[in-house]
Amino acid sequence: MMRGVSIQIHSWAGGCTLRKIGKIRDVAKEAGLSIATVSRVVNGATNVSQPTRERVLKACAKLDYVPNPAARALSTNKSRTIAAIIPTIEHSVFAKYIAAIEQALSERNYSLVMAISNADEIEELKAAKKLLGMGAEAFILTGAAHSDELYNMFERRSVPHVLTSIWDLRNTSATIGYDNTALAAQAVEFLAARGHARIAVIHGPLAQSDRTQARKTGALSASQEHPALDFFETTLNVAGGKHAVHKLLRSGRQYTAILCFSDVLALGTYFALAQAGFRIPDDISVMGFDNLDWSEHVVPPLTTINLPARRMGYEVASQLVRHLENSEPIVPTLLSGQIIERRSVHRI
Amino acid sequence: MMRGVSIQIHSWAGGCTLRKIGKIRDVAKEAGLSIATVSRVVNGATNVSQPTRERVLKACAKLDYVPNPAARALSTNKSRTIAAIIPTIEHSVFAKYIAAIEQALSERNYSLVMAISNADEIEELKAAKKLLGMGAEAFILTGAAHSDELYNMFERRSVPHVLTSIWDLRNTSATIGYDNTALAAQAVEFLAARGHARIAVIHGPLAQSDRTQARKTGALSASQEHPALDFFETTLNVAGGKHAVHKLLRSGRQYTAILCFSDVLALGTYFALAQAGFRIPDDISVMGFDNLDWSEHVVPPLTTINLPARRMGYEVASQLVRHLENSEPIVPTLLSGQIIERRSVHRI
DNA sequence: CTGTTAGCGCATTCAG
DNA sequence: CTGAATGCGCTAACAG
Repeated sequence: MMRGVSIQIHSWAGGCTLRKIGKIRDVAKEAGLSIATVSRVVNGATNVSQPTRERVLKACAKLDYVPNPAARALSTNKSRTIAAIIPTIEHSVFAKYIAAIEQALSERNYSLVMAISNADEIEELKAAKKLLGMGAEAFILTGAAHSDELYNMFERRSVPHVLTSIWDLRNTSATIGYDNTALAAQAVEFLAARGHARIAVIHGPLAQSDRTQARKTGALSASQEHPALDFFETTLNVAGGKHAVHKLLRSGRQYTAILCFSDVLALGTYFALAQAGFRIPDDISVMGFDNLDWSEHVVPPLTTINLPARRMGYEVASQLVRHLENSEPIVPTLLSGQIIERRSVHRI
Repeated sequence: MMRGVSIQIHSWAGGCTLRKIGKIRDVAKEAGLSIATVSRVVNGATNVSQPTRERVLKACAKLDYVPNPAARALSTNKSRTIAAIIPTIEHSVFAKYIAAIEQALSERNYSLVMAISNADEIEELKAAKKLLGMGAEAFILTGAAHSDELYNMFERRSVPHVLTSIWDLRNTSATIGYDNTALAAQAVEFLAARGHARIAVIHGPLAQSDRTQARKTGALSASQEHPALDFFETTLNVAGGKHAVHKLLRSGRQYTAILCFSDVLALGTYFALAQAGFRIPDDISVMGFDNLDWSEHVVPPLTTINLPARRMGYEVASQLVRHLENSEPIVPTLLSGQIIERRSVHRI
C-alpha cells in the first residue's frame, strides 16, 4: 500500500500551493495540545475550557481539518448513513419523497445512500446487501412485500428498518405511511356520492406493488356491488394510462368516471380522452391519486388524493435518526392523505 | 464507549437465535487460517490455493461475514463513495440522470450519496462540505456555475470532480455533457426551416442555471434577426409554462411557434393553449427540450430535443470510477442530443 | 502460497 | 480540565 502518497492528475489542480491537509495529530501539534482535546472540541464535548477550545478551532481552520469519516466510523461503530430502497424514481411520487428524506437526513448530518430496486425483490435484496456492506446503519423500504431473506438479514444483524408508503399493523416491522386501502375506499365513496354508478379503475401492475393491491382492495370494499367497478391493469406511466383508456373505450361499457391509482395514469387518461373526443368532466369524470405538483395545473385541474410524501420522508428520516442516536423506539405512524377536490369530477 | 454491545429494541427481532456476526478474526479462526488469507480471498487476490479459498468461503458463509466498510476505508484510504449534487430531483430530467448514475455506480460496487442544492451556490457549498466530511471521494456537479470556495476546496484537496449537463471547454474542470447552446440553435433552425418567423421562447430562471443561459445564447445565435425571438422567463414547472403562455397570449404578438427549454414547460404550454382554445400544431406549434418519458405520449406527441441523460449518468459514473481505481484521466466527453420530430410542430 | 505485524485516524477510557 | 494509551477491523508490507 502506498501510504501518504496522493496521486494527482487533474490538470485543473496545477499551480496552487497544496498544503497538506491536516489530520487530528497535526491539529493537536499546531495547537500545542493533545489529540484527545482536539477530538473533544471537534465533537462538541463540554468539558473543555474556552481558551483551549478556541486554540483548537483556530488550528482546525488553519489546517482545513475535516475528521476522517472512516476512522470515526470505525471507532464509534456508527456510519451516519441510512439507506433507502425505492422501486423507481422516475415520473413518480418517489422523487418528492426522496428529496424530503435527503433533506431531513442532511439537516441531521446523516447521509442517504439510495438504491433503485425496479420493484423486484431479488434486485432489492442484492441492493440491500451492497448497501449494508457499505455501512448503512438503517433501511427505509417501500411497501411490505420483501423477500424473506431480506427480513432475515435485518433480523439477524439487528438492522433497524422501516416500511413506508403503507399502513399495515399486521406487519411486525415498524411502518410509517398512509392507508392505501382506506384512501382508495374514500375515492370510490367520493365518486359514488356524486352519482357515479359505473367506474373504471386504472392501476399499475398488481404483482409488483402491495400499495396497488391495497388500493384495489379498498376500492372493492367501498363498492359492494354499487357502484360497479371494472379494473384495468396497465404499466405505471403516461403511456399505460392511455392504453388503458383505449381498452376501456373499446369495451363498450359506459363509464361515468375513471379512477386512476396514480396521477401519472390520470395524465395519460386526459390525453387519451382528448384524443377520443371526450370532455372532462362533462362527458366523463377523472380522479387521480398522488397529487403530484402538476396535478392542479392540468386542464381541467385534477381531483385527486393528496399523499403526504414529503411529510413521510421527513418523519421516517427523523425517527430513524432519533432511534439510532438515542435508541428511541420507532413509533408506527399513520399519516393522513386527503381528497383534493378540483374540477375533473362532475356530479351526475 | 460500549464496544461489542449492540442494543436491540425492535419488537420484530424477538424469537430468533442471533449468532454473533463474524469479524475477519472469527472467520480466520473458523477456517483455521490467518486473517491475511481471509482478507485475500475476500478481496479476490489470486495467490490463494483453491482448497484454502473454499475453506474461507465456507467460513464466511457460516458466519455471515461482511467486511466492515469503515475499517476497510480507513485502511485503504478509499471509501468507494461518490457524491452527486443536483439542483432538483422533482419533475425533471434529473431523476432519470440520477437513476443512471446510481445504477452504474452500483454495478461497480460504489455508492452514491446525493444532495439537492436547489440551484443555490451557498447550499451547494454546504452540501459539498458535508458530503466530503462523509467520505465522498469524487463529485458530480451540474453546470459550471459554482462558488469559488467550492472550486478551491476541490483543488486544495485534490478532489476529482466532473461538471455535467453542459459542454464548455473553457472550463478547467472535466466536463461530460451535451452542448446546450448548439442544441438550442438547432431547435431554432428546425423551426425556421419550417417557416416559423416569430417564435416565443419559454424558459426557466436564467440566474439559476447556466444551462438555460447557454440555450438562450444558442437560440439567439441561430436567429440573427430572423426568425424573431421573444423570451419569456418563468418558473421551471408546469405552472410556469402555463403562466408564460398566458403572458405571451396577452402580449398581442402573433407567434407561430413556442419553443420551450424544458418538456415540463411544454406540458404547461399544452394545457394553457388548450384552455385558450388553440390547437397544436394547427394554430400554433410547440417544441420542447429534454424528451422526458411521457413526451411522446402527450397529444399531439411533442417534438423535442432528446438529452442523453441516462448515457451521461452512466458515462460520468464509469469514468469517475476508472479514474479513482486506475488513475485514468477523465476525458471531457460531448454527448449528442438530437431533435425528435413528432407531431407538435407544423410546417407553415 | 500462507502467517505475522504494523498502522490507517479517530474516540474513549483512565490517570493526573 | 487535559494527556497518554488502547483498540475499532481491516489491508498490505514483509517474512517465511
